[in-house]
Amino acid sequence: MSHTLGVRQAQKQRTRQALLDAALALLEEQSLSSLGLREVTRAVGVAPTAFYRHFHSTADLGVALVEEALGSLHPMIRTTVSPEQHSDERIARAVELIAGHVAAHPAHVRFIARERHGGVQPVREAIRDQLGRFAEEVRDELAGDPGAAGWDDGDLLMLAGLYVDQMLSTASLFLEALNAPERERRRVAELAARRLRLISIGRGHWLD
Amino acid sequence: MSHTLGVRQAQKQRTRQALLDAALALLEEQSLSSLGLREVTRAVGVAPTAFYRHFHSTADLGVALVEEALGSLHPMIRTTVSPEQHSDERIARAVELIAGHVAAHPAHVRFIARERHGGVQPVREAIRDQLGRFAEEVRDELAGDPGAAGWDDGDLLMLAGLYVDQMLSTASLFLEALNAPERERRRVAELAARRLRLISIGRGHWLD
DNA sequence: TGTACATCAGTGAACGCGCGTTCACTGATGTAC
DNA sequence: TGTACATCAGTGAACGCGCGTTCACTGATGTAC
Repeated sequence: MSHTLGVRQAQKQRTRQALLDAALALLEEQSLSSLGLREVTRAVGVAPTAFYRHFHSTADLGVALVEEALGSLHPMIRTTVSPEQHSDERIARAVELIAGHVAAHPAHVRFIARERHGGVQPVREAIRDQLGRFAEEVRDELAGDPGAAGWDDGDLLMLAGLYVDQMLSTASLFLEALNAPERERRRVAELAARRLRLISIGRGHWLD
Repeated sequence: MSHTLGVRQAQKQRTRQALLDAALALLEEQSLSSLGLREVTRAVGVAPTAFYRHFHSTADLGVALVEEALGSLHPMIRTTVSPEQHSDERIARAVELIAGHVAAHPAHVRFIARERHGGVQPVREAIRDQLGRFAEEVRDELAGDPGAAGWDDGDLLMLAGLYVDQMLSTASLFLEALNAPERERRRVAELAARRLRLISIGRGHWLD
């Protein structure tokens, strides 16, 4: 009862995960479109042919990585968007949340930033779909805010998209500053906070 | 007097440009990190070894493409940022300018969007440097605006960066819609205009 | 202007190497009775 | 519980292919006199 998977299935999943992990590590220094199947299996320590038991191609593996990477972002997204009116503490907390996520999952963040406009179509589409879903979630969150009275759906989705873009842009800046001195990371946090503040202000006067 | 270049130099430049053009075309469907030197020379119709007369590597070629691509963006950037107060016509004109640039230079826009976070470090750095210079130019433009009285330099640079990001984000959306029905491109233009409007509003009330 | 030599963009053969994919296989795990 | 058979994740050899880089070369262009 405690495990529904047999030994065989469990081992298969472990190998699959090892392939995903190895690929993600290799993708820190190259793009998916140049990632070789043999590179990945070599890093894991299995025969090249074992790859085909799990993925049709590296593009297919990339799509799986999108699910993994953006699944880990899911819990973060709702918190970033303030459920109440603009407030500097809320913005600071959202920025810290992004910084923390980047520090915890740098390879995932790099992968999404890199492949969002990368050379592998199915992966670009998977990312676009997921980010679109994020934007819809943010829009729904925003719609519940009393400040959103009088906003039409297009306005809400525009603002939601702006927040999602801002989140990614900020994450990417934190990523670049990951191995830089603390001062640099504070500079990024300050910049991101100012941007969110400006957006909040625009939001507050949208219907003036 | 009319030509300072000899026949030999002129021919060399023509080959160099042919390599850049061929590479740019090939990069529509892959990333720079997977672009092969032989692919490029084959497309041009020269021997693989001819490549070395012009570039050390495909990364080196990529850096040259950054100069070319962002050089063509230069004239656009100052116009995007309104020298006067927010006005819907100005925003509409800026969005049209972006749309026109994407239609005129789609491969350059794709290249920048793709390689900005791509797998080739020197190219990422070249793009970051150029975009940083753009942001400084925009800041200088903004600083001349009477509405910028009371803004500190950090605020101005934050806003400038927001505009540059917005410009790239909008260009990327237009690129995706390039072969879609006109209706889709109008939707993108409408979205971009709303975003710029929100930023303008935030800008107008920044010091409230 | 004509001649003799220097330069150098582009050539083409050759190299060793790693790639993706195929195939028949092995042996541990799973299942039926 | 024990046995006989089925499944299937991972193997390892083999393949043809395109890659980046080297090297000595060619022949048109440039230069000195």
